Amino acid sequence: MARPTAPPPSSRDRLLAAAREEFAARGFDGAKVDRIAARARVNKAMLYYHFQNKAALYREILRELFHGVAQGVTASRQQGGTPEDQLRRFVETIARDGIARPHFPAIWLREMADGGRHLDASIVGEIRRVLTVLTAILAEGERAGRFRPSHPFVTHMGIVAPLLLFAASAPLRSRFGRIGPASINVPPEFLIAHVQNATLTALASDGPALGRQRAASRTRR
Amino acid sequence: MARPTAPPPSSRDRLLAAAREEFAARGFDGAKVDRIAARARVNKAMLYYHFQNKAALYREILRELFHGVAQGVTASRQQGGTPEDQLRRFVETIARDGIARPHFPAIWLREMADGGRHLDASIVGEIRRVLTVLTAILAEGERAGRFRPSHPFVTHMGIVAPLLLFAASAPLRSRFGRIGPASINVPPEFLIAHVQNATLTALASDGPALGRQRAASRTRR
DNA sequence: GTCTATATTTTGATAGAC
DNA sequence: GTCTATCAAAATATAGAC
Repeated sequence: MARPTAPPPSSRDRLLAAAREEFAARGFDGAKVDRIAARARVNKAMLYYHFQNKAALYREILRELFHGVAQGVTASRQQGGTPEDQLRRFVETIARDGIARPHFPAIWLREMADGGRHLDASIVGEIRRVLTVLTAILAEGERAGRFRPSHPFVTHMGIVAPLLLFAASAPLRSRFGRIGPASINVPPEFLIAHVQNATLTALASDGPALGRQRAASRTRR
Repeated sequence: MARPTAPPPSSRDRLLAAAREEFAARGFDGAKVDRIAARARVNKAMLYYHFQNKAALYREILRELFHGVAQGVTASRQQGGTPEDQLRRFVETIARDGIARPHFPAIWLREMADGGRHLDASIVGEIRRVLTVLTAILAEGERAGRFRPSHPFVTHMGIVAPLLLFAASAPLRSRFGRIGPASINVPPEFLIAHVQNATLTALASDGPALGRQRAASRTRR
């Protein structure tokens, strides 16, 4: 299938891989160029030969990650199907092209916490593409009378946030021990199915009206 | 109501407030003790007089934040009511005692991305308390036949993650511009109500069975 | 409790030979 | 493309006077 002999990864590729790990584990400020070079088994000066500086290397990684997700959801929508099908595939694609890449969740969360400090216009554009695809799916569902009117960004949060935080919380979960009778272990497919179902249920045209219910009691402890 | 003359904030309190801002905005490694001291209008040496070091100061802030949330949800449950009421209040309390504190979302997200590197046993205990309360609410609802069986941690993610990420994404949202016909502006109460309704709908005993539906197509672009 | 001055280490980045 | 040696700035932390 693939070429008989895969070329050994170039020093540039090794640097990118090492940088992904380091930035995901420690964040931009916590990541050290010395450690990245060491992980990549590459001389530090090589890092500055291939990339302008630490920030440029980081942006390169961000671009690559978000571009992958944007490509994925765009391609996924082109497969067509009912709005429900499209939405299920949207969730699955986010999970597979985003969450499943081992370093994506941590990096994404850090960027959100940073207010997108390192996201240049081209990267913001990739994120926008993802939102645009979801908006189109929701609009199609509404036109067909199968989805109730919804706010795309709120729906987007309902999908992406649990997937993201769940993936990132893995190391922490192991420190909780057993809470109730339930095991703390959840297979990823279970979570994906849950997000798919919860999203579609909330979008279903029947059910309790959104915003009908007050945002709970105002009484305070 | 309160004391006639509020005592001026001590240098220790000013340091804590400044540290909250700095750690939220830049993360542990990005935060600089010089900047914290400057923001607090306190000499840097004072920081080391009040706190053992940078890490200890950070843990102090984490403890305070998570303790507030744990206290809040515990008190909220003691108000009783139907399982549905309790769950709505749980969501509202997370939003008010966690998300609404201006620096909490960023700090929480960063800790998740860090794998909880800075969370000591006492802080993990506070987070556990929150999970335990939710688990109890869900169990009570199940016993009463009003909630379907669910996984507490998955439900927890469905509640906390959207609130958290939505709050943290505010600076980024403003860079998206208009996506579809919908405005990107969402009042917080709307999001809270959405999370309450989505959670309860997913827990309702009827509706599409959880896990029944396959995790979508395996076909790939 | 508060401040000045300073020690010590770490870190991002480059010059220049091969 | 690769490596050695090194600089300059930044950053954590402390000593010690008041």
